[in-house]
Amino acid sequence: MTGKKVLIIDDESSIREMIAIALEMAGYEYLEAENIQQAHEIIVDHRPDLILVDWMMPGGSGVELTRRLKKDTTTAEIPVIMLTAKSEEDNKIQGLEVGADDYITKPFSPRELVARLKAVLRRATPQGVDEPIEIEGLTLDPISQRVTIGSRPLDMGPTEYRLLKFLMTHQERAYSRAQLLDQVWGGNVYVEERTVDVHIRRLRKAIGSTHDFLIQTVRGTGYRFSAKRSV
Amino acid sequence: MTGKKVLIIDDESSIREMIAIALEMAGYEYLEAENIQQAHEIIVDHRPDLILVDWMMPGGSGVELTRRLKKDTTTAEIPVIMLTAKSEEDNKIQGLEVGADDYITKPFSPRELVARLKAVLRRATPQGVDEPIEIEGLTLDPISQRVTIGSRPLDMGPTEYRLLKFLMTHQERAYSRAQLLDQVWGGNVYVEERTVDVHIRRLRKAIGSTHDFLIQTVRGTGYRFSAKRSV
DNA sequence: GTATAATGTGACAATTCAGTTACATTGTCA
DNA sequence: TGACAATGTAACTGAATTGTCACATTATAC
Repeated sequence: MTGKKVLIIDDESSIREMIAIALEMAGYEYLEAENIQQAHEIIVDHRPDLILVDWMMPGGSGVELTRRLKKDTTTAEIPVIMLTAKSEEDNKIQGLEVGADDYITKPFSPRELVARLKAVLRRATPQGVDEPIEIEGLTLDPISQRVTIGSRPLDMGPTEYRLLKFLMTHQERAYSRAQLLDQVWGGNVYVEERTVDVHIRRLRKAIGSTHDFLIQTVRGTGYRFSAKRSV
Repeated sequence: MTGKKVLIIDDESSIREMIAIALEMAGYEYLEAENIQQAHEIIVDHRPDLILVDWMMPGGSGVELTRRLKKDTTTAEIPVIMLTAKSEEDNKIQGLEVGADDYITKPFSPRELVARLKAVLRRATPQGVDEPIEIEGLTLDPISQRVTIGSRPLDMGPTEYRLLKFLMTHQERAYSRAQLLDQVWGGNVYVEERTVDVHIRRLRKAIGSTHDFLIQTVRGTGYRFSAKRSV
């Protein structure tokens, strides 16, 4: 699951259907609109992460919609992919001119659709350029996605990395297991609270005895990252 | 026929026409774009060997275009010549600062154009002016487009070369498969993410077991080039 | 000190992810 | 045109990761 919501705007339900299936298989959520009015409502209500809109639509063309979206600062950032039955260059250019981010000519394969969609989303969300965090010689570098002590890289799994990153960016603060599950595992996963303990254990192991004092148990509550040694 | 493709970017069709004739007589192929959007498309689709771009363009200046091209490793090597109506020194400097390879002031003779163009292509053909990159005995030389360990040249395909070049110029940085596709394959291609894995594999094979530790897997994310061995 | 609750720890099975190979397709060069 | 290299993809294999449990250990209240 990517958690990305895609709005499909097309008056032909068969096409929406086809696209919906492709999206579902690729792990995207989707919303459907069969006309421009409906589309506007959905955009306001659900704020999709990407919009697929047909070139030809009753009650206003996809071009018009795109133009309006791109003018409005609250929606300008939502990437738009245009669909068209014709492969006319003119349309393409016009579409791109009003700010569409990509353009697909029908007929297209589900695969192509998903690929383009991925490419557009990729471009749309440039990931932040975080600074490394260094505490007591323990360095976590989000750029290289690596944790080092001195120059020695530590070996740990992705979950331990995320857990450590969260704790280090919120040091001197105690978190319950539930909070950690929320923040590190993500909202709606069902995982036992004790699982956190196990990952804390793995994390401490990965960090080693010289620095594992940084990850402290807060009895009755959860855990805390702190540079202050307990007495 | 030189087989070189030149992209002309100008909003005035009369100027494009004039340049096109000059290029044709000199035995170059040419492509035309009348705005920035179109230019981007063509660059991605056709990968011209040289770009002629007008300083003043509707929908984004030629400077912006150049800056963007030069930032992107997949297009950075394409030489750019700027055209301008004015002979202001300021423009020239700004143009060259963002990475333009040459600069022609209008009005210019077809002959002058072709002469400059030849000069730039001559300089540029041994791709870019980059310095060789050497890490842990592994050397990538952009001039000869060759990778060596010590004095032994390694055998690898173009994609592996580009991949390695990208990773080496951005060492100590983890990239997702999606990002690598973007950077190495170029934005609009639609290719499976797992394809990256296969090319990584070919790259590691080409590099050999003595140095393949440099190309590291970042589980759950992608890959990283790093001189730091993980324990 | 003892009972009890909370946390630490190692082992496991399932699952996910990356490595690897084989193959089909495309592009290139002679 | 035919040979060959390069590329992308699917399928299989193997390894790392993950969540959970059972049991050990530690802390706390009385």
